[in-house]
Amino acid sequence: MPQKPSIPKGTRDFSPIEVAKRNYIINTIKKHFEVYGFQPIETPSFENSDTLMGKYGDEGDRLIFKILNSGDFISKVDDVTYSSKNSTSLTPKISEKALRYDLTVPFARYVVMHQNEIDFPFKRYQVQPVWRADRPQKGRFREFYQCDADVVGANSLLQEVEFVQLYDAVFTDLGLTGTTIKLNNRKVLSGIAEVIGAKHLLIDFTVALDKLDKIGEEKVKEEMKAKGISEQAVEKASPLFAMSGSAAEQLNRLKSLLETSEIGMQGVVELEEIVNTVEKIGLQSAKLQLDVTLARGLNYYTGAIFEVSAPEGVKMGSIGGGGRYDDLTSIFGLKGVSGVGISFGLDRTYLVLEELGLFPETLDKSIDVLCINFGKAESLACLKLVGQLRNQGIKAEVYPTATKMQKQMKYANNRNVPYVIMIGDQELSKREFVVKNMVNGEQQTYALDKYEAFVANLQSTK
RNA sequence: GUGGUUGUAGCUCAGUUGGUUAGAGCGCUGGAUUGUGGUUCCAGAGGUCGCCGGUUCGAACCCGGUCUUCCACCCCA
Repeated sequence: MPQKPSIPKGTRDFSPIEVAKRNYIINTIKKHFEVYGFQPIETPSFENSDTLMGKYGDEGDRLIFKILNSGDFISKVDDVTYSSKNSTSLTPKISEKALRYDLTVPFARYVVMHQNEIDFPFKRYQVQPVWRADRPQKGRFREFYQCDADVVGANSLLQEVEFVQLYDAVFTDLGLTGTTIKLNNRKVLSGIAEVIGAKHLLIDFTVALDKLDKIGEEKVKEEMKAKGISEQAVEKASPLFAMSGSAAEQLNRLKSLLETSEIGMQGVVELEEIVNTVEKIGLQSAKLQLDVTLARGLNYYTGAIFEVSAPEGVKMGSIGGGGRYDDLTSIFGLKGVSGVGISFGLDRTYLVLEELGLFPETLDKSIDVLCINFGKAESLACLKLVGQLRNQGIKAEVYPTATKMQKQMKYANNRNVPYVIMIGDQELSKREFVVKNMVNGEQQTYALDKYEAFVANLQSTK
């Protein structure tokens, strides 16, 4: 009895059309990465556990896929640990490697290991799969691709401005207009926490604040109080809940709120510079929006925080995110190297483009020309012609067997082939071939030694 | 990790209080049409009803477990 095959939860097969669409997105992103001067690197799909563990918080550690040691790993565990039935103490004894959880931490590791070969500032991009032992839901998988671009060794806020432009360039090129690039700064959040006297509860404070647009002001306040933030502190922070208006207005309000906080004011100055510079340069289709409630990835961001949301009306979480992390490489022993980067969520962008019907129609065309097979002598002529077409960069193939023409035509139709070439015995004796346009049904005859005329016609319609 | 939800033909889905041989549309195969697809007509093939167990004379249907799907939470791309 053969077993019924299946794939693990949260993973997917990609069929030709899906790969074509994914490649379309990836190639667009890569094109812009390169135009902006980023260079590609790749890192292993799995790292040593201690490279990853502890870098994403407790929640992150839980979501890291651990790889079991090879060999008779269980016999090497001491009896006390073994019988304790405690995963936290047992795991490091039986697992020394883990699947990559994101691309940023491996990149930091890469920078530290290769610091002597790197010319700073170093701009790298990386498009590889990452894995999370999460429970899947819409737009969330256990295996998915991240498309990251980061700069290390540059403190200038021009980098942040460049990333805003890069987001705008990619999404505009994909036809995804109306995206919103949300901008915040960790220093502003720190400043607020300081001013309201909840400095030690910064993470709890910001995690709650981040949910404002989702659960509303009252629930956010409830959550803050539940986390131990005092009533007065929450009250003091209430101007944040009504932050609206232009960036300039919001910045003014922040300035008065944060005047006693040095770090907070520093954040405001940074935000102001980024916003002003972007305003002067202008964006093609994205909106840049200040959002003081934006607080993702706080475990390592220290300055700017970015998040891109899909155009209004599309029910999807963020389709990109990033920020500045001044000290990321210091966990691996390299201090004083600042980094800033962004990530594109491939899978979510795919879902959004699909929902809005923004994929180019040409993507599901696998070949340009199919030759009908009428028999041995005829297919030989086809093969020769197809070879000449292929040399011109035309995707062409000969149907492999001389089955009924109806079947071959149907195959061409199902594969969305725009042109079908026929060389039967009549054509063969006259040294010519017939081209059928599958869209309008028109047929045209060319001499076999004048195939360039067909190529020229084909290329002029592209 | 918590709570809920889904699973029937290749695909999308019906299936009555638990009762004989589980249906439809699309797709597929053959024919109408021996050198012309996408339209039409005719015929046909295709099912361990997710899996394991239980209740029952009898289970696609009820119960338990398990896997999977999707959704919400936690968190996050």
